[in-house]
Amino acid sequence: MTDLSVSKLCKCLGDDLRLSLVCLMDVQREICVCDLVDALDAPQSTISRHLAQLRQCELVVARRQGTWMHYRLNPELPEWALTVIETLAEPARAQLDLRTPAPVCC
Amino acid sequence: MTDLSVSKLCKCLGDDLRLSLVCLMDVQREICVCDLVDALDAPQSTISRHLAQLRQCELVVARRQGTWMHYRLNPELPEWALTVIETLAEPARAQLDLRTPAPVCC
DNA sequence: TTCGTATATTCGGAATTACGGATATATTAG
DNA sequence: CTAATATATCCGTAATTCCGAATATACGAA
Repeated sequence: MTDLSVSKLCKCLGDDLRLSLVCLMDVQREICVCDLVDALDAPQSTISRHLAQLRQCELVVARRQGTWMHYRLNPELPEWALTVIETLAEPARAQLDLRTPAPVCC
Repeated sequence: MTDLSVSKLCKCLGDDLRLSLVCLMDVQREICVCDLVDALDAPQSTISRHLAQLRQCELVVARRQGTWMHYRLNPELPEWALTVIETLAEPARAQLDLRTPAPVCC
């Protein structure tokens, strides 16, 4: 029941790195930062910054487990947002050629 | 059958003005620039610039009729893009409170 | 406590995007 | 031809976004 705006969602998804993060959470259900850093190769600070942005838009929620942070899509997302993500996930995975990461940690 | 990338589509929709343009084309099927300028109040050059961007991403196509230009969603959009637009259109219209413009010209 | 690992944030600069007035172009009417 | 209208593009500037190294923080182990 977030008050996510349509244009904010789109802006979040309008960047290859953030789109990749969302796609990975869409397949994995829950994934920790080290696996995300491993899967997309970008500096840790960059990944973390984009994750913060996704959190701030409430597209994503985090759960701490010890030193690790596990991220997943916000289960409270409005229906239309979920539909959009579901629709985009497959073509996006193909375009970004995301390899499903073998969990390295946890 | 455009080769539109997912993140490019999202970037286009990630701006209130462009999102409004797309929504108006989604209800109207075809709409001319003067009606767009009339509906959204923004300077004509701003509208035109955003339309050019939508055209360049091939999200939208234009047809000239005399001095008027009529815009509509690109009928060649891939299925997933259409689904996304259809899904977003309704919540977007509500959020942006777009009044369906009474055609002033044509 | 200190150390090491995981993650987040800060910060300055680069790159991109947005704005809108002014101007250019295209088309029709006369 | 000229005038008028519709739309597109130019251009300088402002605003936003992005980057990644450096640093800070949070936690568990010893």
